[in-house]
Amino acid sequence: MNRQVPVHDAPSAATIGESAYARIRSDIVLGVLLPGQRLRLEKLKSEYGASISTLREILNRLSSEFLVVAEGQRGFEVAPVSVEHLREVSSLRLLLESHALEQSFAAGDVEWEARVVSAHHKLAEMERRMHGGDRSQTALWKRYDWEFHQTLISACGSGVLMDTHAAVFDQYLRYQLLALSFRGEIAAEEHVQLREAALERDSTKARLVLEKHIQGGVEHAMAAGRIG
Amino acid sequence: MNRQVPVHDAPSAATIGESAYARIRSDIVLGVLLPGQRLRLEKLKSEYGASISTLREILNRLSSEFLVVAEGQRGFEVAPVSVEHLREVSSLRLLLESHALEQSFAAGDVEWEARVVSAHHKLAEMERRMHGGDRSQTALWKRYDWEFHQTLISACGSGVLMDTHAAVFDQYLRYQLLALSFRGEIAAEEHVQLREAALERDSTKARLVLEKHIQGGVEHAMAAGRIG
DNA sequence: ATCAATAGATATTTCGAAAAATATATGATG
DNA sequence: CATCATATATTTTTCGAAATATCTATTGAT
Repeated sequence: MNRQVPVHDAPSAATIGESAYARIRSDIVLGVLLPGQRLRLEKLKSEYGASISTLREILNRLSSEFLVVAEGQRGFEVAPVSVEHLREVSSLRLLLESHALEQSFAAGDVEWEARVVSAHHKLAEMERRMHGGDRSQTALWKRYDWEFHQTLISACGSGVLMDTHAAVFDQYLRYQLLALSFRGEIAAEEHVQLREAALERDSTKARLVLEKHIQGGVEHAMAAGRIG
Repeated sequence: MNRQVPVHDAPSAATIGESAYARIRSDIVLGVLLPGQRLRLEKLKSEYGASISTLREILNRLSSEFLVVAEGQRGFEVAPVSVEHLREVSSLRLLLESHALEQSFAAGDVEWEARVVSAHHKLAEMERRMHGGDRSQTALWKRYDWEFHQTLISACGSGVLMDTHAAVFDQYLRYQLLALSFRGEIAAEEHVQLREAALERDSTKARLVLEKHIQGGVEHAMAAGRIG
């Protein structure tokens, strides 16, 4: 299968196209390339060191992932953001993730439990450091956040569901990083509750925590402004 | 927004790239290009009359839509199919569509009701003809099928949800067309029930009908073979 | 002063060919 | 006879430039 390569993956890649793809995608999700910004081919060429044709392949790919929009023959630009869109993305993430959680809780074995505990350990460690004021590794923190949530649903038994969730998650993540909101303590506590719910196989509790988790992120992102 | 262009849209397009994209996508979903089939650039070039670079843009786009897989530097091929994958796609369609149905039922106004009745009228008319033995316009039939389901959820209030549903729906549709299964009478009756549920705003009933509708399609596709 | 039309500049789309990688065929060796 | 190495042939990937379209600035008319 052609599992999508998310922001969170290693930057180095075999082909030059893959590498540039990963970097551009990452720059969009991390907010280096701002919403609505026009993506001029020549500029990208000097910036990412890939030819026009290669860049067009990349931008076409990203437009299918809704991270870039391609209007007619007027080139490409970074997908815009809006409060409305954030609400839709969050709502869909909640639907997909809570469903996947339920399936995963029902099917997960001890191996899965071990992965959950392990992923949470790495995330919690990072959250401690972030809380200590070290804001330098935001990207890595978000990567652990993604890995934790991905691990929680990893026993759901559907690759299609996980791929779809990953795409929506990255859209959500983009808003979080645009707002640069570190809701450290609150999110960390909710992560602990999710880990506990997983071990107790209590999907009702997990769903409630997740709803608060996502809704909290939305409100924080909106409060930080620069989205409307 | 960059709403995806589904199979069901008009074939003609402004740019040559768009036109070739629509045709290739259509050929994959309709089963003209078979699962696993290698997509050699030179052959596609003579077949669809677009240059290598343009074709690569198209194939990259389709790979993000999971209709094509791109392995390393060994080129592209049509995404494979499997019973397992069909199950996952169907399950996800049910999740997304029944949720969207519920939202749509709660929010739809008279304008929406009118669109539902209208879309169902066109679909039912086509189903009558198909039942009469006219198997020539399968693509058009499937287009009306898509439009009916899309209309039902069109008041759900989330473009993101509708886009995601459209992508999953096309995956599901691909299996239906590969199996070339015309479950005419049964599907037609279920479509009537869905229309009724919409006007009654009974989302529980709609969800049950939809579940039977999708599950029936899955079984029919599997019974027709050539998927495993 | 505002608007329309035209000409020039800029950007995007498309193409064919060079460069790189993979697959196939040939032949030598144990 | 099988196996490995080498050479040949395809195929994919990448590139720079020609063709096409869009945007901008200037000029002329109402």
